[in-house]
Amino acid sequence: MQRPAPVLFTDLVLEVFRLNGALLAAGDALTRDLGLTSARWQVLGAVALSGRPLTVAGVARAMGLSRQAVRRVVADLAEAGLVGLEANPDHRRAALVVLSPAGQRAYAQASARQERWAARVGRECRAEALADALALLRLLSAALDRDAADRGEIVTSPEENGDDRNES
Amino acid sequence: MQRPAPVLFTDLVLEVFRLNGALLAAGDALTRDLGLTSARWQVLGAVALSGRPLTVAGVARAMGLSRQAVRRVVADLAEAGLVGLEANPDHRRAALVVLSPAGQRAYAQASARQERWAARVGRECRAEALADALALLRLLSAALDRDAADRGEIVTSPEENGDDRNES
DNA sequence: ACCAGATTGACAACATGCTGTCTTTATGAC
DNA sequence: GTCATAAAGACAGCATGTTGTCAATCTGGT
Repeated sequence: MQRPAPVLFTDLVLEVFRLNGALLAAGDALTRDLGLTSARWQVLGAVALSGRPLTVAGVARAMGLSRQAVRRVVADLAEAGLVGLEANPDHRRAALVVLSPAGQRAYAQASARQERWAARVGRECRAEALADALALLRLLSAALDRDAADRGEIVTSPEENGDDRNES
Repeated sequence: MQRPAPVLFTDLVLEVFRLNGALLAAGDALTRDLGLTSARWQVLGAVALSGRPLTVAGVARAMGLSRQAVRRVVADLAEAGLVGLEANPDHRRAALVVLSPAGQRAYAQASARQERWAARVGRECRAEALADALALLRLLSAALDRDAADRGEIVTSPEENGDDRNES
């Protein structure tokens, strides 16, 4: 019954694609009436959990997304009044993103719902199995990054390399 | 070191998002010079592995994507000459998607590369760990679908599509 | 034969990711 | 002080997913 590793690997890849779509849909449904979406919620989370004010580029680095993708989401959040943009003493153009009171409320509500949702959906998984799967996915992520770096020039180097998001 | 299940679950979700992005980028890089992208390659694969001609809607069901998303990719593939659209005796409007010779060549090349890539990237994973992780992700997918169905009522067709789980 | 409902394809609008390019700004070498 | 370089934001364009809507087509019950 055990299929060969390459086939399992391919199946895993396809399952990641499917799960990604399903998770985005679930996140959207969970936060729709708060004026959020999965993407906005994630940006809100990055800002809320950062511990210090971040620039757009900083949020992008924290999330592993491109500067530009985050830029648009932040602009949308600012327009919706969920985040504010404060002057940055270190850089005149690079404003600092901070949660507005409405943003804090929305994020707190989303977090509370997410906690119940996680408990509900993850109920049937043993914590050990979750941890194992997480470790494997991280292993794959690391292997992918290494492989991309091997053939595609310099890519993501852990930190000191500021905005690395591929310059190929 | 074992963290509580809800936290692990959340971390797993975020890792799925990251891995999804990295996998798409890897697939794009792997097939760029063949005139393919991850999305086109996947559609080509669904057609190639189906065993019988499929309509656009059939491909969408097989892949778990919306009819419309597949529709545009198929249109692009047809314009690039990688697939052909044949008359469907059972439905005048719903053409059957088939690989053109060029499409077969491109898919064969992509498959060969993907096999080497999977062997390279998946080398450090034990087959058993892969299988366990795959099983867990499928469990989560199923739980998600159930949860969505519970609150959103109707979702996608229950089963019917017996051959959905890619027989790759 | 006929009509109601489901399926399908087409088109449009939108969300979210990416890259490319330009300008502004900060920093560091000289 | 000056200038090259890097980092950041803005804007444009594209790829790919979604949903909504409508018309054409098939199917099944009467």
